[in-house]
Amino acid sequence: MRIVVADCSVIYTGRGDTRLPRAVRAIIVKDDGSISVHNDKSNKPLNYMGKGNELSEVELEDCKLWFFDTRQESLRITLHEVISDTDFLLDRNDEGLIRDGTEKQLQAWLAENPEALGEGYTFVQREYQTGAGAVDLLVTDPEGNPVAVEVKRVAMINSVSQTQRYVESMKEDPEFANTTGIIAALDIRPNTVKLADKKKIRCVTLPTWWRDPADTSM
Amino acid sequence: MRIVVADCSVIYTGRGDTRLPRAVRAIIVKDDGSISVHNDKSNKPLNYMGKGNELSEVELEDCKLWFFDTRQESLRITLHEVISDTDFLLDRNDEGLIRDGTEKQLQAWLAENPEALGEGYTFVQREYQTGAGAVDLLVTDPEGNPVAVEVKRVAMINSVSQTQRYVESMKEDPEFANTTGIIAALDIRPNTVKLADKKKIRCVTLPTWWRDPADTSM
DNA sequence: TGGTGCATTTCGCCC
DNA sequence: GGGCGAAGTGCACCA
Repeated sequence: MRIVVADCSVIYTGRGDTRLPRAVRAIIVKDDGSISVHNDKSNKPLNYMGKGNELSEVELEDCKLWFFDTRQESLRITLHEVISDTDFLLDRNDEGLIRDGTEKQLQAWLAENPEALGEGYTFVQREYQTGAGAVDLLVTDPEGNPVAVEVKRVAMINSVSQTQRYVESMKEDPEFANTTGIIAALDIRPNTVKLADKKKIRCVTLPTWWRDPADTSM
Repeated sequence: MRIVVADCSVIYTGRGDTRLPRAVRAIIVKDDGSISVHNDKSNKPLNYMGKGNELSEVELEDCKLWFFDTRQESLRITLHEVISDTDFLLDRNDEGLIRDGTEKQLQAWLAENPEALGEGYTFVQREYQTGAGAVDLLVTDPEGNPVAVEVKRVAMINSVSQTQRYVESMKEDPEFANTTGIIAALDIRPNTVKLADKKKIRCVTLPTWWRDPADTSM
């Protein structure tokens, strides 16, 4: 990892267009070719470009130019003055984060504990494919009718349309004509409950839940 | 900006739970208290915490512990061995990015050029408030009927539900009973076009467009 | 302060 | 490689 502290200005063109006026910033160039320009605020870089970029350098009279170009994007850094330039050796094969408490795990737990949706609910399938994408969970209600369950950590207003989209797509199949929808989440926003109610989608707030640390099966 | 390169392991608990096994990584502590842990891949930090955190340090026999705790979250870094620890002085008042080609600008341009939606379209209002959130643009079609326009740089499948939500909400008002919807974007995904078609929402692919560099009005 | 939606979102999974 | 949805998303804007 190379860190260059420099008085620099930046122009990016690609998915959008941005400019950075001249200032002293830190430029981080990583082993995989990713590059990012940081100021002393926030974790997010000001400018950046993904891995696989080749650095071209042009030395001018009073400054240095760095070009990172791909077919689609272009990042140009003007280095007016380099204050420091350091290389750090990090572990090459750092596998990265081990996550826990993800939506996938919540989904798995709910598949094992469908009674959390109410008495008489029965698990049928995870990731059930509809014409409009995969429903997190397919279950049946006490009457045996199919129910599309959208699982979320936090459910917001757009979860309602999402669930509705799945239910509608399933209803097109005569066998699933009386499908209903449920939003199951650890946290459901009040406005979301209101809209879901209007759309006849049931909201189930799940109990704060945690996975058995011994269980590695995701 | 302080950069510590160290053999470290990390535990985070808060919005989710993550662990990082021991490895040599770079830890960046910024002026505003934000902290991030990086490996030598990707621009995204492995672990991080936002501004306003206080670092507590505990020195143990064979390692050092760093705690960053808020009411909701907790980040604990175990420093097994510190390889380097450097301070860099960056500009304090770096104002950050100047953006161009944003959705807001596209919206402003379309407000000025409603004929891009088709002959006879007339601009009415930007950010028109409906019961389900603000529509980017309210226009009228050649027949004088209201049209809710959702502006996107890239329109994907969820833009359809979003537009539909606005249209439905507007239709509740008798005065807007015959409202229709348009998705206007630089890039509309094929599946999105298909679903929009099914939902009677018109798709308009806008020409590649760029703002007048002299125009500073957002 | 909370709700809502954009983002150069990034990232991962599945087809 | 494209489509799609999650993310410890971050962030700005608005009520």
